[in-house]
Amino acid sequence: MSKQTPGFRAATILDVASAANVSKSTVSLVLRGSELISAETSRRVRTAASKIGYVYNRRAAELRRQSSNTIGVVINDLRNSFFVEVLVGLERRLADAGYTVFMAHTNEDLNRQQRLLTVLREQGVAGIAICPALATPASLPRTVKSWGIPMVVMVRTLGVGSYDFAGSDNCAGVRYAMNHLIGRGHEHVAFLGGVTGPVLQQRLDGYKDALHAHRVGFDPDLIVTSPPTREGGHAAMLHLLSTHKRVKAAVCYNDLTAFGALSALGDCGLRAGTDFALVGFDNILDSAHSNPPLSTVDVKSEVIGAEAAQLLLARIKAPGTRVRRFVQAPALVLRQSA
Amino acid sequence: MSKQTPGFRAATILDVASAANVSKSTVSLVLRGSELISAETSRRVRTAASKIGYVYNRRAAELRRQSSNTIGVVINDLRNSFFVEVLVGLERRLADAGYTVFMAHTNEDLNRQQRLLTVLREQGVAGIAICPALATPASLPRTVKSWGIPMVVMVRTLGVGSYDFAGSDNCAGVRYAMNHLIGRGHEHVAFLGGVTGPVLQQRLDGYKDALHAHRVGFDPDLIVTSPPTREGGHAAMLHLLSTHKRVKAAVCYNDLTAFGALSALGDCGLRAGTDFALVGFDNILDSAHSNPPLSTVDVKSEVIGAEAAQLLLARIKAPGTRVRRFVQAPALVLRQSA
DNA sequence: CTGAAAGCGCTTACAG
DNA sequence: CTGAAAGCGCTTACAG
Repeated sequence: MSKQTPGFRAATILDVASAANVSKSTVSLVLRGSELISAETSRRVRTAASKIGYVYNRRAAELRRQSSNTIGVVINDLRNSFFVEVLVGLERRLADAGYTVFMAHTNEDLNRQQRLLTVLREQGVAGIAICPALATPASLPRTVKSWGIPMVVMVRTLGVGSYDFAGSDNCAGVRYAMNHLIGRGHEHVAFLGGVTGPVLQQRLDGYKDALHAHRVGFDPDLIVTSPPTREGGHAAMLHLLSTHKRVKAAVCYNDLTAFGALSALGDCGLRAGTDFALVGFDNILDSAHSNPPLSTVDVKSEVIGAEAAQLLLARIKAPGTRVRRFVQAPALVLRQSA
Repeated sequence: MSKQTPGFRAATILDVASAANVSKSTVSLVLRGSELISAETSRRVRTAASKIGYVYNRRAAELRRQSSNTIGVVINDLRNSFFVEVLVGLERRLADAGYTVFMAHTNEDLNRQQRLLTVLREQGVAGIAICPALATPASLPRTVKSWGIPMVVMVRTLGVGSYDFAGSDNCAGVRYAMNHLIGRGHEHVAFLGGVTGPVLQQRLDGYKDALHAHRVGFDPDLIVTSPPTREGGHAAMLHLLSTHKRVKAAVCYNDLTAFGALSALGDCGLRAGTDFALVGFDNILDSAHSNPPLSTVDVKSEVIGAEAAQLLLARIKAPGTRVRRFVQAPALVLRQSA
């Protein structure tokens, strides 16, 4: 799209070679840290390189070596801190392994995701880590595999196919939350937030499992769907409050939804923890300092990211090995909202 | 770092050429959308390409053309939604212009920022947009310019040098907040949060300007510094409450700090809006549904991002033109917290 | 340790 | 419209 500094020719290893009085192979070896070169020569080359302002041309090197050390991370929703936390865990591990990671944001847009994956492929990245956008076809892992690019899927499962995956046990998480709420004597517990997707399915399964275990009837009206955002949670809680005045407890699809619900409770002069029992899901950093602090299900987002990194690294190293699936066991953390 | 699919040789334009019975120049022209080629030939080439599973090798093309259409975005703190919103605004505009944007997260780590910039340089990106980490040297714009890479700085100024910049009028923003609070009869108004950096300086200047305009004395004890996070805001408010019982109003360094303060007020049985007047800064999406909804200074984060994109695009197109500076005028948005 | 040579997969004049 | 040729900046055997 844009030319680099017109009129200015960047220095190449050939320039370095002549400045240091060696051959260009020698320069290349020095740059790559080969042990075949004497310390003295190596030093001379490095000094010459920095003196003439040489910049390593990664494109050329990667083209020639048919390899890359960058990993592409595709994220569906950076506005939800949960995904940011996963990302941070992933990045750290990948950086420690010597990779540079570039991320791209799909914003839950499938077309955008498709374009990004194509660019990553053309770019020849060493691997891909993806939190798939909603409605991503289950065939994606197969497709990317056919491209010959190692990939790990995070957070949202993609059908039952065989692919490396790191996520959390959503079903168990909601069960823990429900057990707590029902144990506290709440006969009617609502489920707030979420619209679609595998994670919602799993969390709703946990909801129903818990009802069943406690021999409580399932009332579909107690499930109030909404976008998994603050705004959605706010609307969902308002709806619940106006339609089911006796219900005094809810578990939320995620912490964002719970924050919105907290806000709606406040609007109505109610406070979670005393007037209403509310449990979130994810345990994002924010949840420790909401008003009031949120009881929630900790899924250790950063651990999910770190484990995803491990899986990807392993896949890159040994493409043929068996697929693995990491499912983080969640834990209920009780604060003030329930 | 990792070889691509060992044993499998990817198709090149040469393979496409022979499959389509044309020369490789023709294939290249078709791929680049040249008008020199007949529709019929073009179609034949495309069919052949997809049939043999050809993948465009962007590295090779960019190496040869000495150009790139990817833009690197360096972000200091993705955990603060404000920066995510800036990013979203930036991305959209850049994508519309046909660029692909990859971002990298520094986490306020200067070394990491340095490494990332170096990789971006070696990668030969078409441009860089950066929200600099705290303590970034003021020489950075000069340095990057000497590399011949167009760059726009976002949000945090970097000294008085000459570089393209998009940010907001922090001083005016805090003045508006203070005018509102003082106008409501609050004689003592605290300033909560922030540790260092140009943005804090500018916001504190606004604080002092407002005091001065209203002939209110400046009391340094009313400035409670803290990390600009929820946790920091929580601690800052607790500190304020315990040391200055008469103070019933505060403006916060940013919305995150304000959220923490809201949480601390709740801990003490107080509610913003009735017991205490609290104003945030940024107007991130979250602030509309906090508990209670936050009065804050809207800086139109996405607009900042979009304008930054414009500046960068202009710089790429015309490297020699005069440097520009976009400063978003803020606006007070009143909700329930003050 | 060093030098000459080939080649990664493209694009770009240039001649037909 | 098409083909042959050169070259982007590296890395990698291979011979010395």
